[in-house]
Order: sequence, then C-alpha cells, then structure tokens
Amino acid sequence: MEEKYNPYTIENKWQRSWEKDRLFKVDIQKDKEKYYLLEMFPYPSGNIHMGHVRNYTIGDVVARYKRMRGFNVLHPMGWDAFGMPAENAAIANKSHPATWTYQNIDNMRAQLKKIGFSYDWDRELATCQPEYYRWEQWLFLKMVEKGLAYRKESYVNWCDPCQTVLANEQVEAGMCWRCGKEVRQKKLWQWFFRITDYAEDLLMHCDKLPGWPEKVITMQKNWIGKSVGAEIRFPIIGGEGGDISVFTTRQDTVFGATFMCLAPEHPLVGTLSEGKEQAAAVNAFVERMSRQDRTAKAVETFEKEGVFTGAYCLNPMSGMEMPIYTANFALMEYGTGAVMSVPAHDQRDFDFATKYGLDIVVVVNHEGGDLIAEGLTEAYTGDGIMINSGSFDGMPNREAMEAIARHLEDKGLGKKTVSYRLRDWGISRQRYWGAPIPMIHCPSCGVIPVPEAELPILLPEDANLLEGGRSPLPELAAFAQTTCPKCGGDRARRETDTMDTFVESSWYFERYCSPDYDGGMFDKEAVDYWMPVDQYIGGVEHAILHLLYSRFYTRVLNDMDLVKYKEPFTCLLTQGMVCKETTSCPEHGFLLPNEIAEQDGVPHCTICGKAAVVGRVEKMSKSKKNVIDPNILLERYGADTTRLFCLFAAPPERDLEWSEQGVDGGYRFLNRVWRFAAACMDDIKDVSPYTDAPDSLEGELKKLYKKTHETIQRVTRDIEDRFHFNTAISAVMELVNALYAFDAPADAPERHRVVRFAVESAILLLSPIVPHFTEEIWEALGNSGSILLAPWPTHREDALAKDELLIVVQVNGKVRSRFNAAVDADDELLRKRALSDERVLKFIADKSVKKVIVVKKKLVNIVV
RNA sequence: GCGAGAGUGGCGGAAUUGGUAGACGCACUGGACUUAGGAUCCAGCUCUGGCGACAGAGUGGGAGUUCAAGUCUCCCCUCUCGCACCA
Repeated sequence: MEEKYNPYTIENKWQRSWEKDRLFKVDIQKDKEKYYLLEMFPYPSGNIHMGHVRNYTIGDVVARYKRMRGFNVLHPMGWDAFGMPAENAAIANKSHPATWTYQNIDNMRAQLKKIGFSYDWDRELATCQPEYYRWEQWLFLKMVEKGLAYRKESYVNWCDPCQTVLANEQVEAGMCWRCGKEVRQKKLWQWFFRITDYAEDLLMHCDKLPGWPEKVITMQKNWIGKSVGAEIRFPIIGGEGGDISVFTTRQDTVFGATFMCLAPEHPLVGTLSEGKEQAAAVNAFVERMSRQDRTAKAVETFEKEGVFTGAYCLNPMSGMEMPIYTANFALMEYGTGAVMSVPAHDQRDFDFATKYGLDIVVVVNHEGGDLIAEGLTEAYTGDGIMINSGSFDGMPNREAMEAIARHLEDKGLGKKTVSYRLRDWGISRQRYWGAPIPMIHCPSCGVIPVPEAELPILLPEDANLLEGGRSPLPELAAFAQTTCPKCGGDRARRETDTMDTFVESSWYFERYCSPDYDGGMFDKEAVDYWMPVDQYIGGVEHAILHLLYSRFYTRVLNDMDLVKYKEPFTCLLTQGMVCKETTSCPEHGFLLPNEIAEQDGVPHCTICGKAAVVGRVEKMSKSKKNVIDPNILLERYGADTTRLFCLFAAPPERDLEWSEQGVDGGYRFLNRVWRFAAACMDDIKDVSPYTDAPDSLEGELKKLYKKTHETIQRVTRDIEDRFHFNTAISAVMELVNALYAFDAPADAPERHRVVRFAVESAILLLSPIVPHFTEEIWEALGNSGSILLAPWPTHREDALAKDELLIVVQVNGKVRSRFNAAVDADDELLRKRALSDERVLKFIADKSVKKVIVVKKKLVNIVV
C-alpha cells in the first residue's frame, strides 16, 4: 500500500478493472431478489453539473449497498435526448441536432464514468434512436385505437414572426422570448392524451404510495384538483330551448345566483351577443382577452372585468332573470367555462357585482347573524342557515347542498358531478427534434393512422433547421408528402408535429429492462422480473409533470395488459438542489468565481476593482454565475472526495450548500483513514478479522470491538431506513477517531485481529460511498475479489451489550448528576443511589422530596 | 389566498418511542512536532457571570399538557417550495 493517498491513479485503476470484469452487468436471476434502482436520466445538455453528480451519487450508493446486501441490482443510465436545446444549438452552430446531441452524450458518458458510477452501460439508451421511438409510435397507434389519443382544436401561445408555438415558459410578460414581439393565443389542431380518463384513479392511488414524499403526493393531488359539486343548466331566455351549463361546488347557493359569467372563449359568447347592440363591445373584449398573457399574469394586480352580452338566462330555482356577462375571471379550461355568479357568497362574484351594480341576494345566513345584502362589504363564504331559498329555508346549508342536488336531479335541471383541474395532456409540438406522430392526413379519408408495419416513421436526417426554431418538416416534401394507406391517394400529408419529450420519459424505465428488444416496447419477461422500479431518485422539479405522466402511461400499458402493475415507482426520493452564494458587482452584475478577488478579506470585482456584494445562497445556475464545474473537483480532489462531499454536507432531500472547506474536510478524512490503514497494514494484513463473541476481549480491545459493531449497526440503519448518508459517514468518522485514540498494549492478545476487524469494517461501510478508495485498501488487506462483491457487514448483538449504563439524575427535570450503574440494577437501587448522590443532595437539602420517577436504564427524576 | 415543508452554536448539520440538546464536520483558539507549514497529532470551542469549582439562560415568539418538551397540543412570527380568479 502506498504511503500517500493518490486519488488519480487508484480511480483510474479501479474504473478500468470494473469495466474489464463487467462487474455492473446484470441479467435476470430468478433465484435472487431483484432491486431496480433508477435515477432520472439526464438531458444531454453538454456537461454534467453538480445537480447530476449529487443525484447520481445518491443513487450509486444505494445501488452498491443493495448489491452488497445480496440483491440483483438493475442500475441503468441513458439519455433523454429529444428536445429544444439541441435545435437551438444546431441553429446557432449551423449543424444538426443529432450531431450536437451525440457529441454531448459522448462527453457526458465519459464524465459519468470518471465519477465511478456503477451503471450497467450495456443497457444505455437514447430516446432519439429510432429503435426507441419506434415503440412509442406503436403505442401511440394503440392509444388512437382505444380513443386515448385524439385530436382537437385548442389554444396555444403563438408567435407570428417566429411562426411557432411557444411553451408557457418561453412567454415572458406576454412577449416572445426570442423576438420580443407580442404573443397571441391561437387555435390549433393538436394531439392529446386522455389523461383525464384516469384522473380519479391517479388521485385514489396517491394514498397508496407510502414510499413517496408527502410533498410530492400533495402536489399531485392538488394538480389533479378534484372538486365535488353539481352541474346545473340555466335556460337561455328567448334561446329556443338552449341553456347554459355551469359547474359549481356551492349548489346550496343557487337561489343567490343573480348573473352569469362566461369565459371569453366560451362558444356561446358570440352567438348570444350576435345582432345586439352589445356585439361590438363584446367582440372587442374577447379580442383583447385573447391577447392577454394567460400564464404570467399577476393575480393580485389583475382586475376583474367583463361586458354584458345583451342576453339573459333564467335561474331555474329562484325564477330570476339573470344577465349574461363574459368576464375575464371565468376560465374556459375549468368546469364548463361558465360560472353562476353568487355575489353574496363568493368574493370574485361580489367584486364583479359591486363594480357593475348587479343584484346581491343573501341565501346563507350565518349562525345567529342577520346578513343583509345592503350591508355587505365582502362575500360571506362560511356555513349557515338557508334563507331566501324557497322550501329549503331554515336548513343548514351543508344539508341543503345534498337536498338541492337531489332536487335538481329529480327535476332534470342538473346533476351531481365532479370536476378536475387536470386537463388532457397536449403532446403536439411544432418542432423538428422529436418523435414524429405516426398519422396521415388524407383529403378524402381524413386522419388515418400509419399502418403498424411501416413503423418507425423516421425523423428525416437531411432537414435544415430554420431560423427561429420553426419546424422544417411541413416543407420537407420527401417527408410530408405521402400516399394514403387507406385509399392510396397521393395527395396525403404526414402529420408533421412531433411528440412532447415527456412521452419518451414516460416509459424509458421499462425499456431499460430489455433495451435491445425488437419485438415490442419491451420483453414481457424482463419487465415482469424487474419492474416496478423499487427506488426512483430525482429532482423535485419533476414532482408533477414527469411523475404524473409516467403514472398515466403505466396505467395505459396496464389496461392493454402489457404490464401487471399500475404504479411504476414504488419509492421515490426527491433530492434537494445544489446551491451556492452569489457574488455581484454594483457595476458588472453577477460575477464568475475567477472575477472575484479577495482584498483584505473582502471580495472585489477584478474588472473594475469595486467591492463586490456577497448575495443569497441560490441554486447553481449559469445566469447567477454561481456554478461549480464538477470537472474541477474531479481534477483537484478526485471522484471519491467529490462523492463524499455530496453525501456528507446535507441529507439528500435537503438543499446542499457548496462549501470549499467542506470538500477539503472530506479529502482530509479520506487521508486520515488512508494514513491509519497504511500505518497498521503490516500488522494486520496477514491476520483474520476478529469476529467472535466479545467474551475473550478486555479493556480497550473490547471497547473498540463494541464501537465497531455499533458503527455497523448505525451505518446500516442510516442507509437502509432513510438514506441519511451524512450521519452514516459521521458514524464511520467516529470509528476512525476511536482507532486513533485506541491505546491497547502492543502485545495484547487478539490486538491485530480486532484492529483488522475495525479497519475492514470501516472500509466495507464506506465502500458504496467512496468505492475506488476502499477497493485499494481492501486489496492491500489481502482480500481477493472486488470489495463490491463482498457481503455487507452485520453486527453481533452480544458485542453491543453494555456492562454499565450511565444514569442521569434530574431534580425537577434539570440534570444535576450522573452515575454508572449495572445494567440489571433495579428501580430501588437506582433510587437510593440518586437520593444519596452528593451533588443531588445540594439541591434537595432543604426541600422535601415529593416524588421520585425512575426510568429503567435511563434516568431518575426527583421532584421536590 | 390555498396547500406542503422548514426555523437548533460563528457555519453545515446531529438528537429511536417525550428522557444528558449541540454527535460528526467546517471555521476559530491553544499546544505538540517541525527549517517551515496552509501538513499532521492532541486539546478547547452555545451564550452570560466567575481564575475556578460552579451557577443561570438556551432549540423563531407566546401559552399549555407532563415528573420531564427541540420532540406532543393551541396561537403568533419568519423563510422556502408548489398551486393560484378552480366557480
């Protein structure tokens, strides 16, 4: 064993050794229990960043730990390879997205290998490969068959100059992020997945995911957003039997509905105002609303406004004539797009009614109170007793909810129903770099699926990307022009939209089970063995979309009998962000690390020399210029220190704050272990570790032996139960400290064997965390075979047994003294010792003892 | 506004079922070894008072339950995240 720890040579050595022996390759082994560990695969953006390093280190530790516990561990890695950055980079570099993507993949793969992650690289996949998206297209056709994929016209953010659809994130204050021109809402035909069919099932199973963080569960529940209420129809006056259907959760207040509000996009808005004097104003309002940025609008500053359509409807319960408005606070996407407005009991309706001088009718009176419409300054939204509600007067409103719903159903005026916030998943992207949607538009036959045998529909490689990100596919005749599979007509066109990249990431975990399978999406036997994923790890930013889509997709596969389970991920860990303080110069804004220089302990801007300001600790991001490149860490300290730091600085679910000193500390610890091992290696390399009962050991030896077993127990519990690697590491640090403090006579019997056991245990416990480092020492100890094939150590109960226990003595709950007592000391003995303790006597001298509480093996509390 | 999580030394963070608050690490201080050390080893390190033994206070604030509260209950404050005119 070298005297000095040299991370570079040993990391190189072991990475090559693992690869040569193909140690991470796994196959189905029916006789072994499987464990599928998955980290969210990266988008191949070009470089691995600290967030990746943290995510994958956490996963790697668990994978290596589970392997040592005897599981057959599947731990794959791949690339979420379709997406916009590739297109943008290709436009900027005048190259092709595929070139850019594959270069990035090569680069990032090499980086990941340098960190020593234990992936089965034989299973690597990239979602932009035709062998992958072919099966996605196949499932799309199946979903069309089942009616789960469909086409409808819907509103999108559209930029005219750029001729493209923008994602919500690309609309900044109503303007296009690229050209700065106004974005408008445009109606386009788009493909959707009917995720709303599964809303109830997705919601119900939220409570059957005990291995998921509470936070993610509630986020999913809120996103699905179930409301129980009623649908009520309001006949349009003079509308020849037509009516307006509304959704409400407060059907008890229906007698108080005094006007109606329709979303500006509601189809009735145009027809109701048509030919009336209000028509022009209504059209102008609708037009103005369509230009409003619907995502970035600040609610607080958003004023409720609307215009009267000139039409009226009838309140079916109160018989009142209600004016019909179109208003900006009515949302087409929710419920039916129409709101029965009850100003007395809904704040929005109240604001609107006050503004436009509309009637207010109180129908729920609060307990013992006397609400009158005239005196109201705000809506009363609480519970109470029904008034002004015909035969329902006097009923508690909670009861009236049920009674009115029944009444409406009996009279055929409405029905009880539920509404969800969740909307169908729009998967069309007017983009090039994605999986083509396998459909054909024929002028005579309509929209026709591509025959299965023609899959995959390849994304043409010879496309030239266009300025502004506009998709070249519609203009690429070789791709777009085709013959109709039904009538054979040659005037058919391919669908030129591609699929949302979230579709690819909704089933990649199944593909990993049999990545080369060409008879379907996956080999059923492989999926039956490996799936579901036992532990999934990734950033909380995917708490809703990716995870919800994957749960939906899995249900679709389940309904088609392709898989046997409904939930793809049994346990989920969402790791926190990697953060660092920002530093900025009053003149030059955020500063890069190399633009900061210390002068008299104060950071200065090296561009202008002014004092720089150290700002908040924030997520590492290029725009904040507080990014640390993992490559620098790998060069300066090596992979093991980098891994150790990521795990030691914070528990995984919490944010991790970058600290130079923290990395140093980790490096120092490894060196400390190394030096100890190197110093005692000659003594211990040829002896077998002491693993017998502790009886024949004494004094220091027994103490160290016990400490070793305690450490094994603590580390195992910390990793197994809760992934608290930080405390696992600190437990090993304590053991190492104990080794340094160890002071048994040089000739004590069994000395070397006990030390060997301690050192070897520490190495084994650390091996999932710092695998190269521990391999090297493991080898030096004379062990044959890789440490990662060694079994995880287990503790002996008899070694943990204590001879004496420290008993705490409290007086009135305050600790006043401590003493050692035999393990089996009974209450009476403890009581006597406590009461005769000299320090305790000081506190009870002039008082009378009221009560003495004795807690076995722990403490005595004396109440005076 | 609704929902979730968090608040512990100078800092990152520890504290099974309520039972020694501050493990471990960083920073800092002192000592040892050294030509030297920013290496290493040993020791100290919540605050206040005291040379000290020790005493008092202390887990965002305030009440409560209890022999005993960082931990349980209620109210309040602050921060972070998510959703947000959801009818």
